[in-house]
Amino acid sequence: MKRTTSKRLVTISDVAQSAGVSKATAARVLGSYGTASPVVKEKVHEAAKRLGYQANELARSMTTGKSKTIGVVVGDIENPYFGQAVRGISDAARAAGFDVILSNSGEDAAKEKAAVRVLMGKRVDGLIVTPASVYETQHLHEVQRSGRPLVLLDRTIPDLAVDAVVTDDRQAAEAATRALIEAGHRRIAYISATESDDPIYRGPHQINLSTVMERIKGVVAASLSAGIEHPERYIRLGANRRGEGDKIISELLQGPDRPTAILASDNVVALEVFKTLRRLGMSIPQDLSLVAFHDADWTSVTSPPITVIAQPVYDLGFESAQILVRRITGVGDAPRCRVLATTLIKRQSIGAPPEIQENRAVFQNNAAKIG
Amino acid sequence: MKRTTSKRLVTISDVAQSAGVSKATAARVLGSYGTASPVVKEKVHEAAKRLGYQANELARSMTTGKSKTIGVVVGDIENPYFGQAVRGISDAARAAGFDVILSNSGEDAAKEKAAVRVLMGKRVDGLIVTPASVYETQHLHEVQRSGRPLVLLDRTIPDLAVDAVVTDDRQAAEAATRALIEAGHRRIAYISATESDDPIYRGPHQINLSTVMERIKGVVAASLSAGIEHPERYIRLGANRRGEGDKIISELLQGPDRPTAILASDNVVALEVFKTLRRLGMSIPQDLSLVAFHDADWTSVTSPPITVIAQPVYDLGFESAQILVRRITGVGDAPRCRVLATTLIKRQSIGAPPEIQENRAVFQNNAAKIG
DNA sequence: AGCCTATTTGAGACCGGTCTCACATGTCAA
DNA sequence: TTGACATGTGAGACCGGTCTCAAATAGGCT
Repeated sequence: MKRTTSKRLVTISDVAQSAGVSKATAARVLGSYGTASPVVKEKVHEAAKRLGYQANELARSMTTGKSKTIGVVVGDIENPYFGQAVRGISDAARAAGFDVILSNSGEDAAKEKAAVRVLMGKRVDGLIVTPASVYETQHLHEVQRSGRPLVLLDRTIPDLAVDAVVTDDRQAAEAATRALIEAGHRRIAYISATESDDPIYRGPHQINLSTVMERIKGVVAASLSAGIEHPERYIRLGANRRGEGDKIISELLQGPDRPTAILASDNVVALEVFKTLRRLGMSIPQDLSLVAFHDADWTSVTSPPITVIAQPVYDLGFESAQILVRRITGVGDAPRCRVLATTLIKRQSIGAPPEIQENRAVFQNNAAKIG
Repeated sequence: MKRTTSKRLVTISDVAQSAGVSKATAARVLGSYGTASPVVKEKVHEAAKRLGYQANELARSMTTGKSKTIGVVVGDIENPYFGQAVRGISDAARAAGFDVILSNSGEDAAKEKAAVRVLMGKRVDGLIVTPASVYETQHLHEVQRSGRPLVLLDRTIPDLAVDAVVTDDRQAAEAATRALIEAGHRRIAYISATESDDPIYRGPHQINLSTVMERIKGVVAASLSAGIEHPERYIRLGANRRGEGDKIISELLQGPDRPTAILASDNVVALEVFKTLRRLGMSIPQDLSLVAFHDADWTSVTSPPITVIAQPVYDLGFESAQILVRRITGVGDAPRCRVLATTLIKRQSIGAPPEIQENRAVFQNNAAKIG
């Protein structure tokens, strides 16, 4: 009764014996390759069913060298952004007959490296990775050198010639910034959740992620072309850790020359902005305008609903998996970087900056006096 | 240049040869089992490094029969609820040296069955499953019979004697209902996202999920003990499909004897309630009170913030993985069902029902007249 | 030195599939 | 009848590790 003899699983040989054929023949029938007469097929299938045979995919993969599995390393599964991407990946993979092994890097390059190692060890047919850093990329170069297909998701790595699927972050940031400028803002902050020791932005060397860099470029470009000087001074990093976000945001908003608008790098940051504002007794859009990356569904039910940059994140995953599958099946053209378009969804979190509202009030006041 | 000779990977034999030792010895060193002299170890490691050896985990798993991998099948990765659970699972698994293979069932029993099949084929050491149905469970029984450890996550299956980790849904539903009753509500709806052809609840046979059943029991029990008759009439199912939720909610709210409070089965449903209410021009908590399952972080920034039932979903995942690992390493005590506690977080979405507000107004009015 | 034991090492079986190749059988045309 | 060729089947090598077992070597002790 205790530990029932750890039942050895049924193998091809067992089935073959029971069906009265050779191991090779049974394997041909069950693996559906080679030829076999209808009679034999029938016998083998019958025996397999009777014995409850289930193929050992490990053994199969070992001989064929193919595992019909793709490995995925993602920054943070808990983040709905990646959740959606993973869903896209897994749908596309399933449709092509592939399974997915998922790993979490926690946006930590060392963990990512370990995860890639493990997945390569498991002989996945290909990899999809959201690289945690543009600097620590030896492991990815190794993957590339080994010849195993690799697709980068959401982020690129400049000197690594592999396929990538990303969104047009730069253009998105530019569009959002322009929208704020058109509403009259001149002091626009970009708050990013990206890892950083120093919350103040001092230059590109601090930035680990291509997306963040692109967005910063977008914000700066749009600002400069509107004649705004030193737009970088309102850029803040490292709003990821709990508590840190609140601190960064409140210091920014209570400092001299405070920004009148914030562009949040994701909806977790946007949430922090909301909470901090509530704590400071400020409101959107009267005291501050807000635009956030990622159209999480809840952003439409806040008061006011948030203007967001919608990213096709399911498609991001879906396409990357499709590309990977194509590579695995042997398409050999040069690696490309596919850029998916984002859309700015205007809701009600952008207003005129406070000083303009005041001017307007003064103007109306004056008009009233005169009138 | 075309297809570079698909580089055969470095094997133990290659390393052995290069180090001038036997395959067995190299394997001992690289697999860190058995014994080897320091000199030999050094030589082998050096050769392995020089050749860039990386173990083939497939081959390793095949001989050992252990894959150091656990398979996970969840209802919907895209749902933040499962995202958090998966994070918990993957943290606990990693800590114990296990990898995770993830599959998505889309809450479809057939897909779940296929996923379990695939994972068993890959010889995972154990499985964590959120079963999509209490009825279609043959595949899970098979897993159990095969002797491979299985842990059910979030939901139980009555006649399947395996470990499970769930939350106290019944008690949670009871507490939420009681809170609504205390606020004066007598017509309380429970709206569930669970799959169903018929949105009207007609009996337990319609229910596929233990969680849903428990919650219904909770709502009904709390209602009955407060002397509310026929509480089941406000139960609605199948609010999962897009569009369907809105239809169900608006019909419910525009029908005769409309409920004055809603208990939403998850935050997707809660979101639907919010949207529908906005469309109907109703507001929370004046026209309707709302309590939702799952403390998604955005529920605290809506206006008003939503009263929720907080579920320890990360822990749910973490514990289930821990239990699974313990089973894999061979602990043989009887399977248990662990129930994790939930907490009702009171925010501002519960108010008095409209009729009481009116009475109060009338009373105050009268009082004013008299006074 | 001589014996005994402990440690290190290598040869080869094994895991459960696939795949190559040789052989048996069947079909058909000359 | 015989040869050419297609088709079905089995024996056994192979994938890349682990693991058993026996042989070789080293070390300790009388």
